[in-house]
Order: sequence, then C-alpha cells, then structure tokens
Amino acid sequence: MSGDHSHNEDQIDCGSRVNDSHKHKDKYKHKEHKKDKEREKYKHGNSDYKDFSNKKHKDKEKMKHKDGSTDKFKDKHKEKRKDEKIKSLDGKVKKEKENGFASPHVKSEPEDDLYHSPKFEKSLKRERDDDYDSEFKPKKIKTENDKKAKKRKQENEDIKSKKTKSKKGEVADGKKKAKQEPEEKWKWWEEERYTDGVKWKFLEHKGPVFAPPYEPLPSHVKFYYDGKAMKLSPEAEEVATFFAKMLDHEYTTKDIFRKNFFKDWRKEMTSEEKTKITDLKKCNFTEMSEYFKAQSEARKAMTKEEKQKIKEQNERTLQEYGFCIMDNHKERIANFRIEPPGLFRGRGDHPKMGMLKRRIRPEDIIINCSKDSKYPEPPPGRKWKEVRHDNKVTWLVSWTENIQGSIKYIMLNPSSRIKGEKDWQKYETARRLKKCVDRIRAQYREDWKSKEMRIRQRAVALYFIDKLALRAGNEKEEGETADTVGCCSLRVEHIKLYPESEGQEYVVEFDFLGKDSIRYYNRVPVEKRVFKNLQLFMENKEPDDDLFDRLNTSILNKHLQELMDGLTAKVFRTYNASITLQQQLKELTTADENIPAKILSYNRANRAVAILCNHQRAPPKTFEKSMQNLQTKIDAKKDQLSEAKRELKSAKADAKVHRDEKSRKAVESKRKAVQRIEEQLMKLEVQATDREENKQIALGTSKLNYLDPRISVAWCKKWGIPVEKIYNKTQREKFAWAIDMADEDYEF
DNA sequence: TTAAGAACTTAGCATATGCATC
DNA sequence: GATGCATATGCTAAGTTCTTAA
Repeated sequence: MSGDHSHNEDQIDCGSRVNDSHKHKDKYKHKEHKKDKEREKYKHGNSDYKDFSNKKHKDKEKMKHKDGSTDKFKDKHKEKRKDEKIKSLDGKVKKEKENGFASPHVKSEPEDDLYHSPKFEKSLKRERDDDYDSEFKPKKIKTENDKKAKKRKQENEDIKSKKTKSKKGEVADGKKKAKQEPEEKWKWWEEERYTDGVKWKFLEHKGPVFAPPYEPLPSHVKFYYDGKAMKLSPEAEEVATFFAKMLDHEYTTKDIFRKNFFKDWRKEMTSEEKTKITDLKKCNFTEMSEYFKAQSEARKAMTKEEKQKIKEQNERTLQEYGFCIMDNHKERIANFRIEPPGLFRGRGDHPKMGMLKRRIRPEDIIINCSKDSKYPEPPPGRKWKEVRHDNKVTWLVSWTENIQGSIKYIMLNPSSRIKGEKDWQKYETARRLKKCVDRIRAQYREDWKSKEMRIRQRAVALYFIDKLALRAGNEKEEGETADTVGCCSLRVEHIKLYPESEGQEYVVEFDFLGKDSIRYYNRVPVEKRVFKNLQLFMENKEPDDDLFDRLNTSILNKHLQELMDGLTAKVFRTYNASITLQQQLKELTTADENIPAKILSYNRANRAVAILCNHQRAPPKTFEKSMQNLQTKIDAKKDQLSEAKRELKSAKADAKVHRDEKSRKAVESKRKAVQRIEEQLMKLEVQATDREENKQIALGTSKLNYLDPRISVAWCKKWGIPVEKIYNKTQREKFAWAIDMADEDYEF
C-alpha cells in the first residue's frame, strides 16, 4: 500500500495493556521489533491521499491567538494555569509575523450529493440520512392510518399467539424445532424506515432475568480472620465470596483494588464484624476459593445428561426472555440478563477497581414498552421502578449502576432491524465521506497555516484522526476512570518530536494509553507544517498540559458537521478502515490462488485494518503450544509427502517395466495422493502463517464494527469464496442485510 | 451556551461450545 | 467416550455522540 497513512506496527507487540499500578505510564519501554516483511505491507494509506506533498513554503509558525477564546471547554482545574500560559504565549507570539490568511469555512458537497443548508438540515435532522444516502434508500415516510394500525395490531397478536402455541410443544424439542423450520428471514432492509426519531410503534417483552439470589456457603467452608474461623453474616459473606472467587487473579494483589474492596465490604458488615475485621491482610479466603474451584471442576465433570438438562433450562429461559416483539416481528434481545453483583473490574489503572457492584433489584429497573402491550411482570411481591413508553429510544430495560452512576440498558441483538439499520446507515455516512474527503483534507491542510491557534489545533488534530485513525478523545473526569486519552485529549507528554530520526524527517512518536488502557505506540513522519505546529502547541507547556488546549471533541465535531452532514470524528475511523480493506483486498488477492490462500489474503487485509485501528489482544495463553502443535503437524505432513513422492517414483518405475493398465492406474492414484498431501501441507502452512501474524492482533473488532460488510460479501462473490469462510453464524446474522444486497461489483 | 445526562457503539477478555483426534 | 484445542459467544467496561436541562 502506498500513501501517507503510515502506521507503525511496532505498537503491536509492546502494546499490552498497562494495568499494573507499578508500571507508570511514562515508564514503559518499547522494544524494538523486527520488521516483518509481510507486515511492512500494512503501511496504511489511501492512494488518493498521497499527494499531500509538502509545498516548500516558509512556515510562518507562531501565530497570534486571534480568537481569544475563553477556553471554558477545558478542565476547570487546569484552566487557571493554562490561562497564565496562554497569556505568556500570547505575549510572545504577538511579536511574530502573521501570515494574514483567514481560513475559509467552505462547505460544499460534491454535486452528486444532495445538499441542504445547515438550517434546513436541523429541521430535518432525523431524516437526514434518508435524504442523503445514495444507497441507503429512504422509502416514504411511514405513516400509519387507522387501518394499517389495526392490521399491525392484529399481526402483533398473531405473532403473540404463535409464540404461545409453539412454546407448548417446544419445551422438549425446542432446539430441534428451531432447526427444522427455519423461519422465513425478515428482510427489513427492503422495507420503509421510520423517521422523526420514532424507533418503534409496538414493543412487548418479558423484562429482564435477574441474577440468582445468593446461596450461603455450606457450613464446612470457613472464613478465617487472624487465623481463627469466623462465621460471617450472609451480606458480608456474599461480598467475601466475590473476593474469594478472584483470589487467583492479579487484581487482588493491587493496592487500590484491595482498598476499595475492603472499604465497600465493611459497609456490608454487621457492627460486630466491623469491629473485628479491621485488616484485609488478616483475612483468609482460601477455603472459600478452594470451594469455588471444586464447584467449577464439578460442573465440568457433570454427566452428559446433567449438562443437557442445564442446556435445556437455558434454552427455555432464552425462549421466554430472550426475544421481544417489536412492531410485527419477533426480535432477539442482546443481553436480557441483569448483571450480577460482584467486584468492579475496571481496565487499566482504574481508581474504582475492587468496589462492590451491587445487586440490582426490580425496584431499580425501568421498563420501556408499548402502552398497548402486555407489560412484563416484576417478581412476585416486587415492583418496577417505572414503566414507561418511550418509542424514541431503542432500549427495553434500564437501570443505574452504582460504580460510575451510569445507565445500563437491555437492547436488541445486532441482527435486529433497529441495530441493522443503524449499522447500514453508519457505512453510508462513511461512503459519503469518501466523496468529499479530498476536499476536507485540502481544507485542514490549509488550516495548518491559519493565524488562529484554535483552527490550527483543530486542523492538526483532524489530520491525526484521519491519518492515524485516532479516536476523538473526550475529556474525562479525573479520578473517576483510568487515565486514558484520545486525539483531542492528548497531552504534551504523549508525543515526542524528532526533527530527524532513522533517516526520516519530522517524526512524531506517539505513546499513550487509549481506550481500555491499550497502549498506542507509533512513530510517524509527518509533514513539516504539522511538525512545526506541534512544536508551537507544545511551547511553554508542562508535560501534563493538553496538547490541543483550544480544542475538544465538541468543537471538532461541530466543525466536521459543517464540512459534511453527519460527519463526526468516528466516521473517519469507519471510512479509513473500510477503504483500507477494499484497497488491500484488491492488492492482495490474486486469481490463481486457491481458497485457503485467498482467505489468508483476506485475513491480511483485515489485519491491516486492525493494525491501523490499534486493535490488540493479549497473546492467547496457549499460543506457543498451539504453534508447536501445528508445526508438529506440518512436519508430519512433510514426511508423509516425501513418502508419497517416493511411492510415486517407484510406481512410475514399475509402470515403465510392466506397461500395463494396472500399473498406469497405480501411478495415477499415487500422483493424486501426492497432490492431495501437497494441498494439505499448504493449508497447514498457510494456517501457521496466519496464526503467527495474528498473535497480538484482534481481527474481530474491526470486522464487526468498522468494515463495511458489503466489501467482504462482494469479495466473496467475486472470487467464489463461501461467505461462511469469512463470517460465522452470528456475523452472518448481523450482516444479513449486506449478504443479501451486495453483489460482486459493490464498491465502498 | 454549556454541562450533564442519556443513548448507543466499540472493546477485549472470560467462558462455553463444539469439533478433531486419540 | 475422553480429551484437548480452536472458535464462538457472552459479558460488561469504556468509549463517542446525541439530547436535555440549567
């Protein structure tokens, strides 16, 4: 791949999540990694992007802060310090020369794109994509007259009665039945869509499944404090079991985890327990821990029949609670079980790790359903917090969790209409970006020269988001979550500038923790103007100051919205991921390869995207072993091949002597055997390459969230690859719309 | 206009499942 | 039929963006 989308795969491999409190963020050292030639291919870029050549302008670096913005958007606690800095900076830059350019706010869409003025758009906000998306066909606004409404109601009734009827006979052979009569798949993508924010007209469901109640430990399983057995109250015991279950995990050795746990645990203790248990170090949970391990072993050792019984019970629960009726259709619910209580396990250095995640009761639950539906029943003697009928949202059930105070939801499965439509729309927005990305790139390049600091910052940030597929980077409340950043929240300490490094000019080294505390490490050459701007942004700042002190995600997204309707920072990630896949597939697939080789090419294209998006995973624990196993298989296959070749040779010799039909046939069959073994060997070798390359890269995230599935479907169709080789069952369900609609000519 | 809250998407890890091999 | 392994699925945290309230 050519272009400017350079991305250093070094970040993979040294990129384990930094979640050890003792590993301070700026202490991590990166190893230098061998540059695998294969991976070298994955330097990302769009060919249409490479002409960002640097005009050798003399940069007029230090611009006056003409905007005089209030900076209210940055953390208050930093504001004062920052203001002081800005003042001093302003004083300094005023002496410098101005270039006199004001960056124009051009908003022009390609002519083939329908375009409305922002004002007009606002009034039509909910319908915007209907009006814009070339292939995301709007169909007429769905307005139901009474007749239609009645019909719909009748249909809903029909579905309900069908459901109860089938349920009677289903209990015993539920699964079989589902397999025997695959219901006709509903092609929602061929139907009209709602507008004006209405998400559904009819919604009926059975509510959530609660976590099973706490079962006290048998009396022989003891907790010891300071060496003495101690019987805990059920409340305190339950929380103690949460800790005991995690005893083998590294978490329980961390100070913050232990401190938070102990604090919350004490809240559950009786006053007597509280007086007695004052030191976590004196607590001995090992018996509890052993008990749970034994239980888990016992579960594994259950007979087939017992396992079958549990499976059937789960299936019944799924059938009862796992589906809802939304409009005229039975739809699968994604997460119908309420999260059970336990200890909060944040990712990375989370200040709240170890806190008690409390049990959710019916009284915490808000139910959302149709007025004219049969409401879910709370457990006997209990009440819901509220039953509401809001059809402008997609959730069925919600509650507020106690760790961050955020709301959790029960929503539909990705295969549902409501999720599928949104997903489709997401890719259509990304395709619209494709049409105007050149214009947007030209604009932000122009903005690098702006005399307004805020515009320069915005333009450089956008360049990073586009070039490196960085996330937007919202501000986070300090002390509430792990210290992670995205583009707009980058701090000075997260980048290093090298005017020259390893034979390249203007290199920026990024080193920060992103979402989920996954490390982002990358060294990229940037354009001189970007480099100079970064120097300017970093001037007179402390390491923990914001790099882009005049920018936040809301400012950035507001600007993007002006450039293209529906454009946000996230769209760049989707766009760049999808376009990269499409380009890589074109580049890597060759007609004469067999199917396994083509699939390797697909995976490599997918991998290129995963590297671009920094989707990492911890190397599987069994990785080395499984590679070894595979190598053993390969060696065995090689032996088998040479044996087969020997046999072929002798058969040929035999045939030369005898010159009869029998020996000719023998040669033929030996030849076929050699061929077959060669194919098998190749398949294994391909598998080994694929696995090795995938050691620390997670392909799933990009496949599921960033790659327009129609690109993959088209590729499958073009090369005669069964789509099952690319998407598993769940993925095929999620992407049913794409599988149905994309033909081999589809272009992202 | 801005901050807070709500809604929804994206994320990696843990566990369950099911298939291949002995 | 048991075992071991790879893959699929479930779970829920952590993001982004949209919406509402002050």
